Amino acid sequence: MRDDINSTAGARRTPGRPREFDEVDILQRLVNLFWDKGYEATSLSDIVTTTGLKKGSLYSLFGGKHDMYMKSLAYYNREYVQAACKGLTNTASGLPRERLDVFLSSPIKALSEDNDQRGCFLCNSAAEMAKYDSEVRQSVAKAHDDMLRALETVLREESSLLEDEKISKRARALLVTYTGLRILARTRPDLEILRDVKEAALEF
Amino acid sequence: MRDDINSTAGARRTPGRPREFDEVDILQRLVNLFWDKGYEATSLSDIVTTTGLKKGSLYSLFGGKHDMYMKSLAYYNREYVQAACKGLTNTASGLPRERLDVFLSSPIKALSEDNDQRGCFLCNSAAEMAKYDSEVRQSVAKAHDDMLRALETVLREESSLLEDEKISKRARALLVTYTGLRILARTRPDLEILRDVKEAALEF
DNA sequence: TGTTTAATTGACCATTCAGTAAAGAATTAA
DNA sequence: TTAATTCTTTACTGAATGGTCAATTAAACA
Repeated sequence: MRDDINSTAGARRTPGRPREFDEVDILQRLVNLFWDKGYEATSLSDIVTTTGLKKGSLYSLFGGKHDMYMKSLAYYNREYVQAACKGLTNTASGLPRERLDVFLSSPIKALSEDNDQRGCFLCNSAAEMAKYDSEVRQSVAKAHDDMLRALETVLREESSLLEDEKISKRARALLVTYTGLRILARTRPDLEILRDVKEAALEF
Repeated sequence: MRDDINSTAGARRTPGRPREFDEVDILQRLVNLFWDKGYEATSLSDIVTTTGLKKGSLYSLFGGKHDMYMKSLAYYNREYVQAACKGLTNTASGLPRERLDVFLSSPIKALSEDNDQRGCFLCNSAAEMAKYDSEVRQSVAKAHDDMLRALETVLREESSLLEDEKISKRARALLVTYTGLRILARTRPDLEILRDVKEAALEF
């Protein structure tokens, strides 16, 4: 298992046969697979097919199926979840209320614009894996905390007089609503329902 | 030890060797298994172990693993979901607001009183199976519709002047919140968070 | 009694599962 | 050229998977 990518620009390459693939590209394919089908329903041969790598390469790269999953989840949290948090807290991208709207609209947007019915990898992982997999549970908890902090930041910005307790309560309600929306999007891609819920949630 | 359902005195028995188990009991064990671990993570040998039946009996009773799952889900919807709907619409069991409170408290109650971290079988099934299993999708949709109708009934009772559109919107928001609560209970059994969300949702 | 119907059982099946080991190929460095 | 390094490929493993089947057992019925 190598922990290094053929490193920083310009410098000499590592000895040995060079990789014929891009590690990040492989990781993205892995994310998309697990995101779509979950852990148990994804087989090694699915992985071999969609990555184009053979088992040997995969195992030397990642370790095992569970490691592949954990690294996919970490990638998702690093890229997607952090982007959502940035979108919430970035004061340059609109009024607080508008940013909350964008956040809660992302499940709807994914469905309507990208025809993406996978929901949220984090939410799916929470539902499928967290109960019996402490590594997953930890990863999910960390992402949830990041999201809660981002939500609290916007909410405090929106109504600066509100007590911390109220802020925290509303943030938690929004996180749960978001999760519910994502699960429902995966189950029943009914835009009307999702829009109704989003609007109701913004009234909190 | 063995409770033969055909053994009531005077009643006609079917010919052939009598069953040594109670079919409902087996179904309940199946529900509990799938509820806890989901479809993919539950193996036939898990099922053999927790039901006490051998494969042959199981297959002649249910058909196959997928049939076992579908019948478990149907049982859950018939028993648990309908009970929740009844609890919502039964005017004898409290004020509308109180009944909504009971409904949204059920995820919290399961966790705090029964130490039950399985969430909701319906929600778990929605998350794991609905996307690629049309039978499951249909079953989940039917249960969701029942729940929405029950929620609309209470909400209309609570505020009889409200337009239908608002009622429907609030019902949908409550269903999504309920789903989110159940997923979170499975992921992160934090009573404080769940209580916050419940209270926020009742303010809708 | 024997026949019929049905439940139980255990042996068996092919397939798939995640994972491994080793040979072969491609590159760098000496 | 040679050695060292590392990626790729193939063949393989043992275990577990979901599923089948026929023999056996136990009751009802005539």
